[in-house]
Amino acid sequence: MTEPEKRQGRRRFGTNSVTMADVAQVAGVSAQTVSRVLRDPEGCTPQTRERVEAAIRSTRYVQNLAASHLASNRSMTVAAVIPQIAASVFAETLQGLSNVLLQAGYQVIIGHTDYSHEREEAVVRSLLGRRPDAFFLVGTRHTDAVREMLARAAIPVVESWAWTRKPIDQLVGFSNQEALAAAVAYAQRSGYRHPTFVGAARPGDDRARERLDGYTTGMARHYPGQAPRSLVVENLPYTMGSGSTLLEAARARFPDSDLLLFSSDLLASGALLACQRLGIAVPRQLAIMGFGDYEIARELNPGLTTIAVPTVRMGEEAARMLVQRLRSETPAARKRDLGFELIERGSA
Amino acid sequence: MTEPEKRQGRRRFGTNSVTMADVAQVAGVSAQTVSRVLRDPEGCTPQTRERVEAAIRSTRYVQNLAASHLASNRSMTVAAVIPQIAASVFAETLQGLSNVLLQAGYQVIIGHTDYSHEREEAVVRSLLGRRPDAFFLVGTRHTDAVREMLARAAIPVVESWAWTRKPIDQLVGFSNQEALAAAVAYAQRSGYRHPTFVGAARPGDDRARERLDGYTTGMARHYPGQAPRSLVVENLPYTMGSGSTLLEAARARFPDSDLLLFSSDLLASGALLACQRLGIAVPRQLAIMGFGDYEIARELNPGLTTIAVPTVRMGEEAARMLVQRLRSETPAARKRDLGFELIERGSA
DNA sequence: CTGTTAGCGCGTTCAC
DNA sequence: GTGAACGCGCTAACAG
Repeated sequence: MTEPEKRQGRRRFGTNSVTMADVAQVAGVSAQTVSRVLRDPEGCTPQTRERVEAAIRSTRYVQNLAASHLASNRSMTVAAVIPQIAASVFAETLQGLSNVLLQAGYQVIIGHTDYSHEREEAVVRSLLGRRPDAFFLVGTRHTDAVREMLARAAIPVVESWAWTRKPIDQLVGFSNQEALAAAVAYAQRSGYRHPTFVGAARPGDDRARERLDGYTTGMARHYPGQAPRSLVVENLPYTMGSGSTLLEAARARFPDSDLLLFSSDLLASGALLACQRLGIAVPRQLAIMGFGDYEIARELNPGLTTIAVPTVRMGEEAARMLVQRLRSETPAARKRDLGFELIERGSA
Repeated sequence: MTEPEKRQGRRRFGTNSVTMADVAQVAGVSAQTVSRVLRDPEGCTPQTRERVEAAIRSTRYVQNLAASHLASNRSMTVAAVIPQIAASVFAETLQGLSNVLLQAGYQVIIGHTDYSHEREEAVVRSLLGRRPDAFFLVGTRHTDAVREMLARAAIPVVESWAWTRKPIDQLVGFSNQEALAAAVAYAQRSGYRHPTFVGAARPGDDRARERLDGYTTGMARHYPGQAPRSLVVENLPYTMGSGSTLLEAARARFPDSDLLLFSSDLLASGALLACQRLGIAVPRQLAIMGFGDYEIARELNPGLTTIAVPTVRMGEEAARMLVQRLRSETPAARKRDLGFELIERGSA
């Protein structure tokens, strides 16, 4: 309403939007006081606070966070790097992360890598432009460039969805290797003779590769003398349709297999439904195990035996660790193993 | 390496990170020239450009986008408001949106509402703090406060996932009503006698409600004289498990129904798998239709008859419309109906 | 508890 | 084609 005095000198554009100075003028205080009301309401008298708050409402002021960021050197954002937005498990982790961070006043900015280390590099660089106060990453394997950029940024970093002895900074996850070794142990206990690992693996999907490792070491331990059988196809999309494709390929290649261990529930579900179509009795003729405990695992007939991983909790725990660090409290722990759980259902 | 000259006067913190001035010093040019190389590489001599680019690499400079935003009054971000991050259909829309926007140099910042209009208001306000250059919204129904905030922001807005005669600004979507009316028409053509609408509806999920509307008008048109039968449960989560719950409730309430129209494939899939368990033959004893054409629809046995909606394309088209506007080109159209398609499979 | 002052890192404007 | 000066909107530091 009130036209602000035109400044002399070099003419600039200015924003059309209401500034803190506008609010201050309406409230009859200085801009600094408005700022204080916004960031520490207890630090001023109730009357001042109310006057300012009324002015904020009447002017419909919305604080410009870019200016705040520049002046305070805190962006109040956390960058999250995940393989794919549309992959439900990572979306769940994000939801956990975001829920906790929002409560602490942080916004999450997301970058996705499409399972490529090169793209991860580009994504991290791009996100650094926003000067996030912390980073959240899926995976523990990164290019040297990524490690160096994050080290130079000198901000808290949490890696997740895997396990390593030497994280960049902090870690919350579980061991993909041990998870598959546990699956092989279960296979042995249940009397299966020839468990086979079947998976798709995008080039940068280290977690899938770690699962294969776990299968291999599990076989050495629980099936001594038997060569591991694995079928891993690169560049197959992570869809149920791929599961059906992989089922046929695995049956052709390892006809004597009595149990297929899939690297993901999505593939396992596709395979199980394909078995229904092909008239293959599960688990009598062929047993199937998945990984991830997606919701569908519990709805299929028979239910899918699988390994549950703490998708949401990883996000939540990561967020808590970050908030703690950002408040410069003493971190509870540098690494947090949330484990996995083998869920026994009908399919194996 | 080179310690910057300590400035006199009021001591500030400064960032530890490399600034444009540092790069300029290394390259032996002014900061201004560095800025120009970054945003208009053609606008200076190749030698200058190379010197600057070398300096950027050697210093590992990453531009501070908050400062850029403040100086240029363009944040190069687009805000996207969706009901849930972990809902696969919206994640797909986001992926489409993000892919196209990234190419144009824009980053997407995401807010989620949990299907609540109140939360949408808070989310929009919060996102406005980042001064996005444009907004993307799922849905066409919003509170007055949301409409007002967006109007005052005076930036391009695209709404999606629905249809309305009077969008806030631009619109890319389809009619949920017509989609369900088409489903009822299909039911009638296929000889079903008592199609029943079954759904879950979170309080702020207007799309689900519009589908119910479409069912009701479809019934009036194609089943004159028959009262519509619908079972809509509020506050049931959108999961396959809810589908199984709803199946039982619907059978108890409308025992003579021969076709259940679910408001989402997730529910329909859960119901179809529950039928397998209960020994109900689909479609002979009970037919089932879904909505959304999720991947599972094509893998189930029988395949799920459903209505496909352009999840990814809505995001892509929205992004194209926004980019066009942001480049202040003449918009191709204010509204874009991407339609829907009934996919006939075995379940109905 | 509140006001004043200076400057965060960059892009725009203008001069050369 | 390149440089100098100024200010975007906000907050830290300091004074009272």
